[in-house]
Amino acid sequence: MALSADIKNLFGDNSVITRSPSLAEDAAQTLRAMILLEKLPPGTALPERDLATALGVSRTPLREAIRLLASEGLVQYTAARRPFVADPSIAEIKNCLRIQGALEALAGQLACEYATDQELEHIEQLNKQILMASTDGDDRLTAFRTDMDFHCAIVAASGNPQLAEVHAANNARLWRVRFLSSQRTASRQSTRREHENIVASLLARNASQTAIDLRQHLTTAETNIELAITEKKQTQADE
Amino acid sequence: MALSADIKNLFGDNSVITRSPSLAEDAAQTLRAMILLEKLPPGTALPERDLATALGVSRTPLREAIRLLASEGLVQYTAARRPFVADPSIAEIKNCLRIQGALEALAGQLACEYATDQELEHIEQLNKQILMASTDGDDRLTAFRTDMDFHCAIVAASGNPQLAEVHAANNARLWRVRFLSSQRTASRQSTRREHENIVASLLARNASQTAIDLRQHLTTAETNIELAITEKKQTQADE
DNA sequence: TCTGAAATACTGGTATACCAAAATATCGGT
DNA sequence: ACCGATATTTTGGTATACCAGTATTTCAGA
Repeated sequence: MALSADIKNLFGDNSVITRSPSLAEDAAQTLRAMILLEKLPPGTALPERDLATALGVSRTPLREAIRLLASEGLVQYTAARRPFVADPSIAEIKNCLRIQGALEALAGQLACEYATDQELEHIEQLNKQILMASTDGDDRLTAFRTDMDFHCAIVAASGNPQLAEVHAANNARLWRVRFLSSQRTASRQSTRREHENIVASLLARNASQTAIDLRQHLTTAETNIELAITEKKQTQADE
Repeated sequence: MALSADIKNLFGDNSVITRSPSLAEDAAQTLRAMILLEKLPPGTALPERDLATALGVSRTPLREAIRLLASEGLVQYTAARRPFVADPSIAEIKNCLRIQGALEALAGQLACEYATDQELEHIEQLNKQILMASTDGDDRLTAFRTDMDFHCAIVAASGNPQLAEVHAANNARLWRVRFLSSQRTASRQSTRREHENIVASLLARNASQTAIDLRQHLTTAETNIELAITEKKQTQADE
């Protein structure tokens, strides 16, 4: 097998009882990680046979894995039904961020009403972890993952599992560019300030202010991500 | 084949160039219609082999169709991975409606800013069609479909295709109960009033008011749907 | 009659073979 | 050297066979 085992655990192992996953889910997880880490860059063709042999499974589960990633928006199809790694335009990314803004604002409002004190405390703790991790810059992936957890924790605290699902699905499309953005120093600084506001509003259980803070945060993310993308393109053009 | 051909066209044929769909998409469309019209009631087991022979395809595309419906939330899996028609609780339905509220409110705001005059006019026209159709009560399915089109048109007018996708996906879960609710006279009356408000706010391009109106409309839908469900359960219990 | 364990049937998961359409390569004519 | 038509290869779509769990039935024992 070409891939190290831990690439599949990029997002942490949340399954309490580890029911052995099907080969399809397994392959999907591997491919997802490869796409998000740009081992399979945007635009890459994903021929079923080659991937199947590369991952050591047959076409059937591999095909299912690709369909799964397509439903998450990480994979798209050509007119001739050939799958390839999605390459969203900046406009599409902004569209998704607008959606996330609305979803997280709703989640924040609901969390102010329904979250337990423990949940709010957990959110506060995650934010502190982000602050500490970003001070020493050796493992940014951990800090980034904690940032994602922070947002997911807010959504989870809304007490609306369906909202959490939709949010997670939409977030998958944004993971890659968010990771990119998280490596900008300027992005991390604005993020830090805004996280403080969000936590404060949540702890005060001020629903309308939490919604405003989260919307603002996502708007800032729009700017940061756009800058990160243009900076990256600039770097690539210079080579 | 057990099914009439037109059951597959429940949602209208929006594809301009009719690229012949795969058997999987075909089967998915058929199953979707059967679920929404309760020919396959909530909780029904969906054994791959039986369905495949019933629809005249092999397991491979049928299986893919089921996975597709599962990603839409119309199908769920038991712990032993057996698929069955989803049977959402009232709480889950309310959760989805909250999400729709946030999404449509966002869409309304964006539509006020970005929609063309033609798009707004189209929305106004759809609303008039609903009013006319609901006067003569012979074809409620048409009126209901127009109602769905009305909401989709608002989302489409937002100029955010990704938002339209997420909205459509989330709407699939609600279709069945919304159809149920649309058959209540009281529901239709409150809907009628609120639609007027929405159209007025949209035509005035008053973003914040449009958002308020749409949120209100979805809140009302919550109440109406809950009433429709409890009334239906009452009727069933009386038998 | 009831219980529980063994036998049976059934189900989803997987591998594989084959097909038609699409993409690519080949090659003859200009 | 370029172009277009034809031959070849590659691709996704589909059908099918087989396997390992899971559910169901059967039936012996109390």
